[in-house]
Amino acid sequence: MSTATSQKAEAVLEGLSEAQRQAASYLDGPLIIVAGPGSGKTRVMSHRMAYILATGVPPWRTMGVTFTNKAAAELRERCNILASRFVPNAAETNVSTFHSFGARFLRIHHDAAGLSRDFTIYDRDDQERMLKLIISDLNADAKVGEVLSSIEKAKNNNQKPDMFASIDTGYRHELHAEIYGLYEAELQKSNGVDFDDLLLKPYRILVQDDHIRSEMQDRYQHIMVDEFQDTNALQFELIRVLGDTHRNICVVGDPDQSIYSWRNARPENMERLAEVLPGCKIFELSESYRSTKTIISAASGLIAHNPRMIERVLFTNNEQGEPVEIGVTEHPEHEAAVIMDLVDRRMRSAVSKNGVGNLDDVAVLYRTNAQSRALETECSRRGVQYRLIGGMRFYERREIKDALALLRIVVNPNDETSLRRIINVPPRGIGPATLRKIEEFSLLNGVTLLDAVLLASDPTESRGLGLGNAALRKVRAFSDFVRTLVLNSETLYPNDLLEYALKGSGYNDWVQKDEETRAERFQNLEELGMLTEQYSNPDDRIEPRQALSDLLEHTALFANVDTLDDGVGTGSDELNSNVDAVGAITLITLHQAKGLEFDTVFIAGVAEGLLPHAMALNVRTQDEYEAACGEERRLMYVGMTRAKQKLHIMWPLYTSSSFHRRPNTPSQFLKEIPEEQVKEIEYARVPGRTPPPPVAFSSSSGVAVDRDPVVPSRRRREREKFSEIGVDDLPEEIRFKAGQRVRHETFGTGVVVNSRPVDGDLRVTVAFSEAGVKIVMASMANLEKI
DNA sequence: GGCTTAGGCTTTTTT
DNA sequence: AGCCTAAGCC
Repeated sequence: MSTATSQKAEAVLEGLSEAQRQAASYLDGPLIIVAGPGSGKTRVMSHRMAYILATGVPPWRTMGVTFTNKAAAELRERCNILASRFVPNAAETNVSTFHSFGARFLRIHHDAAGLSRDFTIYDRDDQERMLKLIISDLNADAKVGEVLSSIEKAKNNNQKPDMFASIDTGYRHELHAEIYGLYEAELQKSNGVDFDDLLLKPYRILVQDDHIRSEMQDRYQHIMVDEFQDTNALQFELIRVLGDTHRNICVVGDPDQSIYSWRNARPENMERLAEVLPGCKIFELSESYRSTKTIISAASGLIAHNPRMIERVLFTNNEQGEPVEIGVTEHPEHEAAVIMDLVDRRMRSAVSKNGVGNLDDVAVLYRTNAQSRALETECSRRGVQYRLIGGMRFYERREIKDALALLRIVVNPNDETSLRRIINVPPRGIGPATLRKIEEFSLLNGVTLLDAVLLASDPTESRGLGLGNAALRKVRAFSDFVRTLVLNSETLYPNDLLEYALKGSGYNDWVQKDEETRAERFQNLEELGMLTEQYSNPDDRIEPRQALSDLLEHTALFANVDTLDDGVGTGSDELNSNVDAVGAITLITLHQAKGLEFDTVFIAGVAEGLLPHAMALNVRTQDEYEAACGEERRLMYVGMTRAKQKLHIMWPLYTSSSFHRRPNTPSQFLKEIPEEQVKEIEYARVPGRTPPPPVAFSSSSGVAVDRDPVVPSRRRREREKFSEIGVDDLPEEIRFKAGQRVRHETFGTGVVVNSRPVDGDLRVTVAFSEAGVKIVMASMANLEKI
């Protein structure tokens, strides 16, 4: 490096801590950056990318990979801001998500993948539709979700159907393998790919095609990957291959924040990279610039219960801060009310201190999307602005998918899934029987389903379809519409084409029919219309058809977190809020909250069965149980470390307020948080605890005033839970000992092999004769003694 | 043959 | 709330 160059490079590193600077400026081979929560991960990545450019590496020879479009945009922009002083074309770095990288790769090398350029990207809903059809054609007894996860697993391990079939035997496995094969054939026929294909097909091409591989390997001098703990086997291999020439692979992540193993992520990938790439350097960023000492200690105490390959200690020089509050409430609705009261109080105190309270600084985190309902209702009731992340994602809404399906059949005439989706939506008299005849014709004559439909417009040829007069008339009307739609696509830009499609198909009129839903559906279609405007500027000198393809690619690859900053701001429109604040409170799942931070964080519903979630713990072996529980614990850890100033953890005594309610037990994770960092507050009377704490109520929901809780000491309660309560102390109906024969509704009969009391409940391990070994909670499982 | 309606069932997390 | 099925109606 020349002196001038090295001065530029040094300037780019300004403002980094010593540890950050070392990680950002190490360019001598592979490195792993283990970055704890709030340690400046994004900062280090963007500075490092800028540093690479400042040393003279051309932007097009760098590559940055993230999981979300939002993270990609942030990395690109921050790097550009830092480097543009020295490098004029700093914005030309290749920063993208795994999936958009794959899509771009396949658009270029579509021939090698056996696709045409206009292939369709199928999302989960499309996949499910295809599989449903295949399963019902086979008359097979298979669950769509289970087949899908088999297929995903196979693809993530680079197994084609025959390979997948050979790795295991058993009825179910063979059936899944067969369906997988048919599914692949269907994709091929449809000129379509699924999300996994966006990685798998490029990987296979790279492995097989020496020319393409060496071209790419030579090109990418530096590769950086974000959130590496969430990569799967395929993504690991893809990165390894791409970086094999220059070996400048830099991965950033935190094994403690790995929360996607259900999506086949391999948290051990971080450590494994060091084995695969000899001489790999490991940097640790252990100082948190985000949270208070209290929050860091609390979170560290929790995560210490997980077995870890490398011990890590997170620390901070921030202030001590307030204790973590564990709040006990009556039921989820009460929990929501208490949370809103606490938010209200915090906003008011912010107003008195700095003159303004900002709801943007507050988030409520929860395990399942369904939990947002109680919170939404409470926000609406009080007129508090909120921002709901996730739930039903925009591009997954029915009317949006229908509208896009109309456009998709124009771009890709082989896209049967989209054609089936809208051939009789709105109802136009083309029912199952008519559709079957069209299908038969298409199979018999080797033409696409769409071509068979379009035949109906031809007076003579249409007889071949074998339809009655009435049915033919209806298909012909649809066919005529599709023909004009396709013709119009040559000249109309996406905005006008969409409008034509919605009008001409009768979709607009149909949407108006349902009084309940029309306002929302219409609004969503309007929003889609706005998006199409961005792809409809003739000045961009992009042909209408190309613009349409670009639009569809965008809708396929854009996820929901990406729109986080767009202020979805639902809630009531009037600002009659009794909260003195601006902005909007964020409601978000723990998974989606990763990477975000807020001054004040509430984690709601921290009860056994919800966090850890019962479904996650429904596994066969003890080892699997430990692994699943570990992942749920990491989820809790991610949630806790989102908080900068104040963390509230809430759990409701009952599962709901209705008469179906069942008692909850607090999450096992609560007692793993060191008690020095915790203050417990009872907003509801806890049965069995005496005396009931005197509670002072605020106006709306009964929030207790701040005071130290009058409850038995934590140590005493733990002693009660663990040493003094044995199986024999439990109520008869949930008392199961080893050897007891039981019957379960779905698992059938089995024998108890082990049982352990957990918080007034019993964790029972049962070996079922049909279903294998299951671990269940006695109060939930409804086991019958036999 | 196709459409509408009612009732039962289920809902972990998502690039 | 949305999907599926069954039943009754046009």
